[in-house]
Amino acid sequence: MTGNKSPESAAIRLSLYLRHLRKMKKERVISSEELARFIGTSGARVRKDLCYFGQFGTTGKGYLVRELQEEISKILGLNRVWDIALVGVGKLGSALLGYDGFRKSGFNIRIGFDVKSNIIGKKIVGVPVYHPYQIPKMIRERKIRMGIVAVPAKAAQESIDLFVISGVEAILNFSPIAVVAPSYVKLMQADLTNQLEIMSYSIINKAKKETQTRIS
Amino acid sequence: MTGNKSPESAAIRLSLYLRHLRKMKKERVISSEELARFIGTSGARVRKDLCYFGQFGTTGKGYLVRELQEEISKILGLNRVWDIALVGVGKLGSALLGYDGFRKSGFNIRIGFDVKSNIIGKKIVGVPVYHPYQIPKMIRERKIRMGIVAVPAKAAQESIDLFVISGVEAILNFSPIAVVAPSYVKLMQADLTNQLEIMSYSIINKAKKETQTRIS
DNA sequence: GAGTGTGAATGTATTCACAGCA
DNA sequence: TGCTGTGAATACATTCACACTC
Repeated sequence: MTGNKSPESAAIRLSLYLRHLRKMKKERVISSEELARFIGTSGARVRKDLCYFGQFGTTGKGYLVRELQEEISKILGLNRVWDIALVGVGKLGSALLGYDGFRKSGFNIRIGFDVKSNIIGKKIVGVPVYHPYQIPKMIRERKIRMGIVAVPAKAAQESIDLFVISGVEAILNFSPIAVVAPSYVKLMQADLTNQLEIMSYSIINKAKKETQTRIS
Repeated sequence: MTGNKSPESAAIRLSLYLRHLRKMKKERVISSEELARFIGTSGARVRKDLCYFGQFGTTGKGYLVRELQEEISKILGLNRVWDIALVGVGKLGSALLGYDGFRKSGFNIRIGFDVKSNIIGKKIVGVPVYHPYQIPKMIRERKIRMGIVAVPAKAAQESIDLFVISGVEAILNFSPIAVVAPSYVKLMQADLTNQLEIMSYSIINKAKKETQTRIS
């Protein structure tokens, strides 16, 4: 049976598997253990992840590289191009616009929004910039389903609300603030300061654990 | 008893609690329910998170704002300044160097490394750039404990290895590739392409779920 | 009475272990 | 024999519910 409900954490790893498969040129087949080694996980986990979505392997042999690549692309929805809207064309926003990796993976930032009048109406890295009040109109017109928020903290919730009413279905938020969205919108946090804070915590905590171990 | 082992997921939320406490100017006391509302979680979870680390509240009243702020800062190790090293001073790296939010939260990128000869020896946004072969020497000299990796995929593992042998204890990796580090080094992924891929997956998947529901 | 601190119950993800097929 | 697919067992995280304190 394939009907086990798939944890989203599996999706995170699927895209890592996919990247490795894409790099494989010669081999026609790969085992779960082998694939696991490149991602830093276990064969069991690879098999489990894949088995949530179907039966792609050949017992006793492994997985056909090209076939598996195709299947994972389908599962993740990567056999197409995604258009994306960006609010906040500052330093970080511009860097994202110029990042080739997105385009290579089929993610195209097509339109930018910012309140700074000196860039409105211009193109930044080839992408036209509009005032945020145009968000609903432009996004509906272009049927854009993904948004990126790279504005200062105090404008973040507002930007997200605009995306939501425009029908955006998934949002990546870089602003260092807790924001909310309706449950039918996928909201992902890319809060870099938060990441550094967790790093700080784990350094501190590791030191504490070691001390405790030494004492006891 | 305070001795419940604390999940790391609690640490992620602690930093969100802290941000809200910092913004509070007038109130001297706050209840778990109230704090929860701003983060988009439940009072029970706030209390649980805090109770992993100690007893900070007053039964029947709530938590003293300033005291709780101080305690969380201590737990996360944010009552100090962290020096950080950055490998890869390209578009994204430069944007990170120029990002004020880090400095405001006590994270200081002090030194950059890149292979591009036209920026080696110069300062980018006030931060000196060196060749990566200098990583071990410079990092040990300056006792830097955190690193950020913003290089192209094929140079990522190499950069991480250099950080590891230099004694860096926590690394934030932006490269879109699966990398590994010894278990005593905290490795965090800020793989933006991966985030977009997960967004793609959840849009596709949501559509599927809806169809299924409609049918059944 | 209002609100914390925390066991117990539930839900979710990971790991184990092995039957069964090529 | 080698490797997949997958139940069962374990570990981990969240939510519930309430005794207890100020």
